[in-house]
Amino acid sequence: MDEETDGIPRNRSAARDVDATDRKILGVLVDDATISYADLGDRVGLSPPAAHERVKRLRRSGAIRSTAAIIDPKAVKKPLLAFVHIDTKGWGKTPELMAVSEYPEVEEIHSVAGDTCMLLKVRTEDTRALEGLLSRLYETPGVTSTRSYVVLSTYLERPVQPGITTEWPTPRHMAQPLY
Amino acid sequence: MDEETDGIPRNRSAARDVDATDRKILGVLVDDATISYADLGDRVGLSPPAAHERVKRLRRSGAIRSTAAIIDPKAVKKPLLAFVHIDTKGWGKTPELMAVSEYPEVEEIHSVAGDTCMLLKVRTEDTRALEGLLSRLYETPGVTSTRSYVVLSTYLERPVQPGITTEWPTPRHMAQPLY
DNA sequence: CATAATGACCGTATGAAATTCAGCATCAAC
DNA sequence: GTTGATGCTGAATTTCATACGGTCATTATG
Repeated sequence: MDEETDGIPRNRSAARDVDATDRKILGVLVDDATISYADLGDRVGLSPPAAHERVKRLRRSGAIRSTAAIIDPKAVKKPLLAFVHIDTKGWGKTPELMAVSEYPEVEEIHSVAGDTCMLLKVRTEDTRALEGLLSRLYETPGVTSTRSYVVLSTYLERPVQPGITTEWPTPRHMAQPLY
Repeated sequence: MDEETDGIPRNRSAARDVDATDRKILGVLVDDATISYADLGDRVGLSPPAAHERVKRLRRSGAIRSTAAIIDPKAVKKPLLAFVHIDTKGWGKTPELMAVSEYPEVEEIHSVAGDTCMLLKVRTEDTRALEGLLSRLYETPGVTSTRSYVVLSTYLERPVQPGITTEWPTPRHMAQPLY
């Protein structure tokens, strides 16, 4: 069925895996999603309706999560980028985590394997705003310490690329992939 | 003029700053850039051509960098996310940095203020591919050490939000913003 | 082997949306 | 008051998305 339980959208029904043409399409749309289906079809060797059909399927299957405008952080007065480690007492989707996700300055929240900490990516207007955010984070129940790494400059920032990952030999000390 | 020297696209001509209506538009387009100008106009209180004009301006000024399909990393076989610190001998856009940016697994490259290191965000298919990437990074000239933080799970991952950053009081020990 | 069913595609047609354009209101500078 | 710039509206036009019917290749089935 094409349903969802408990509010979490799951992998839709016939999520046939992404083939070479699909990857080409994704590659084009990651660069520019405003392209017409006619041009997209030209780029990947399909008629406009066929290209359209593919894209619809990629949307339905969830391979294309959304189509979004990519905003320049400077234009919206958030030029200061920092990564923040917050040490936490425990794991998981605790209430304090929800509080952290409420801050609009917080772009990403990851939990790190093998450590009781969360890694945040935050953007603020200036160091003062960052300082304020860090204070609030430090006062959050469950947060035992914070360390922040201010980014001096960013050399590369690109979306997930649909290209094929090259195969590389397994290091000798690893017999099996753990993941 | 609306020019660029030395290949770096600079802030275009009359990059008049983003007003409240523009921020509303950006907020809508970050969520869903497939919306029609008619609907967009409804949402922000403008006629379709006026909304269109605004969006064109935001594109020209660079506030909207691009419009992109957001891809599910799992769909393109890159479910493993990790942050990698590479310690480097020096700073800046050195040749080895260029080499690092060639790897398709590397999504972001940041230099960290106050440290001779780079912070990378990488996505791979599995731990084997990550291990291979780390080996290659370690063998890169200029890289003296690598530390990787594998992400166990991600709780939040959202684009730059055009909302207004709340003002917070300056901590008592800081008289002036440094940035 | 023959036949039916399925899936992916193409070409065409039509309705919807993007885009252009002329005209009007507002505001600042002179 | 006049002029020019800016940003909007509504109508007109053109482009594009999208639905539909038909074809072909592949695969399952009698």
